[in-house]
Amino acid sequence: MSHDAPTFSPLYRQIKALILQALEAGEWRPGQAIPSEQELAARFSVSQGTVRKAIDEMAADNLLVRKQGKGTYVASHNDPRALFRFLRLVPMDGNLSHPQSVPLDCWRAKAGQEASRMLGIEPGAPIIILRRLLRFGAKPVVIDEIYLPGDLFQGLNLEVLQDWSGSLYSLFETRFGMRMIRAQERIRAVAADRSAAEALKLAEGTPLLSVERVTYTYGDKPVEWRRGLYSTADHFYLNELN
Amino acid sequence: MSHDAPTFSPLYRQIKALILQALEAGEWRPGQAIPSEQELAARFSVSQGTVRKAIDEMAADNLLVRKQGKGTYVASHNDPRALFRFLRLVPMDGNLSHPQSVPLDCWRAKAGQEASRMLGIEPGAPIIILRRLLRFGAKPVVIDEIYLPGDLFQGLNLEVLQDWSGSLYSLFETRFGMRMIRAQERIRAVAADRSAAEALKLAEGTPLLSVERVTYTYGDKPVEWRRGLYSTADHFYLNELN
DNA sequence: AAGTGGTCTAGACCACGGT
DNA sequence: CCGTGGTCTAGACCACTTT
Repeated sequence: MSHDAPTFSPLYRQIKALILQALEAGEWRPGQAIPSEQELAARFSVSQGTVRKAIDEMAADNLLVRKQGKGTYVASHNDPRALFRFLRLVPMDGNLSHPQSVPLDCWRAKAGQEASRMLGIEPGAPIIILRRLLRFGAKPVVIDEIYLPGDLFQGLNLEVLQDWSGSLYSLFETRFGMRMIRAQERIRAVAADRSAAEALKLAEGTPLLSVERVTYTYGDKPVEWRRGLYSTADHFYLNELN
Repeated sequence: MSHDAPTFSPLYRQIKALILQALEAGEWRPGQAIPSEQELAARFSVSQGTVRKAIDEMAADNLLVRKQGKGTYVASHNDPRALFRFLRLVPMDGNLSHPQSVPLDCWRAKAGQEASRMLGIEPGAPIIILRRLLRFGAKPVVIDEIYLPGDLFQGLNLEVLQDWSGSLYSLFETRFGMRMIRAQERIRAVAADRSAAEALKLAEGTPLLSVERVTYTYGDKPVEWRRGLYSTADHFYLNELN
């Protein structure tokens, strides 16, 4: 009588782990092509079909992007298609203008109870706190407060943020080598406090979406905790259930 | 010089379409096993691998469920695991008790502007409107107003609802042959009006999540439109971003 | 023409569930 | 023991992109 955990791991998953390892080690950079399936098959001494199945899963995980006739590429947040992967906010009138990120503040602090729990770091460890506004056209729609582990984002400050024209995750990836892989959002309805009401130019007490997000990088390591307050007067949060 | 649409369709997708067709025609009922891969391969005169790829996609679409050593089954909302596929509400304290559905009202009406647009039916066509409360333990947490095409749910009334112990979609599937395949939710924050406040036992004006859902059956046909008001005092809407 | 990913096949063997 | 889905392989050919 044994309580063995299922110890069997198919070959293609082992290959997947190896490719993941290489990815994590930075052997190929975001946006670049990885070796062809044939090359990888030779490198790992397995058939092309086995490599293919490994890559299939990684493509489904949004870690790789297949392009027929060209090759397989490391997914990147610089890709404009990646923008709305994490931002599920859509204008009610259908006009989908690109949002504009406006950094407001950025300062250093020590992790409190909640931040340390969410980020999996010691209480008192250095963190960076960042406040920013998201505009769709002229309208302020989201006010975000973002908490980052200080050690992983050395040198991040307001000036760096203001100089960057792309998305935040694009910046994190390019400047700090931080790849955001997946996230979990907890959504609630709250009343706008004074500060949020001012930032979003709404009456105090207006109902807002409170979206708390924990974002993970390789190995399910949490590297960002943020709380966004969304004005849903002209936008809504869109979720597909499959 | 041609502007041909991509007309190429791989064999496994054609097989997928054929299986889907059989599924839609009710050749195999929800919860039942479909024929083995070998049998289907013989039936369609293709290799097992091609059938496998078709089934793989349908399993990813939550239309089929694979069970190693046993067979492949038609997905069913009677399966308890299917319950939280569409209900993304989670208690804040982690105690996940099963929600209890309490039907309040059920009446017949004619489709107005909005219902006709959402359900893809003629304005004035018969619809059924259904109000129900969702409880977690003793607490009322969600108040739903549900709009259904009248022709597809002949015989649905308050008594039928009260006699049913399972989920709504389970009832729809079992009693009306309606399989809910996918849904789209639009989430906003609103203030509780008098009626919602009463039902949820909250103060008027309390911020609530407004969750509008359109649910589709085979062929992307919309068959349900509902609006839920979620109290997020003790629960939150959980969304995984991959 | 050459190289990439995408499809299709056929056969062997493994893991799992029921008899 | 058998039947099911799951893995792995090897080879052929197709579709797409670039040279």
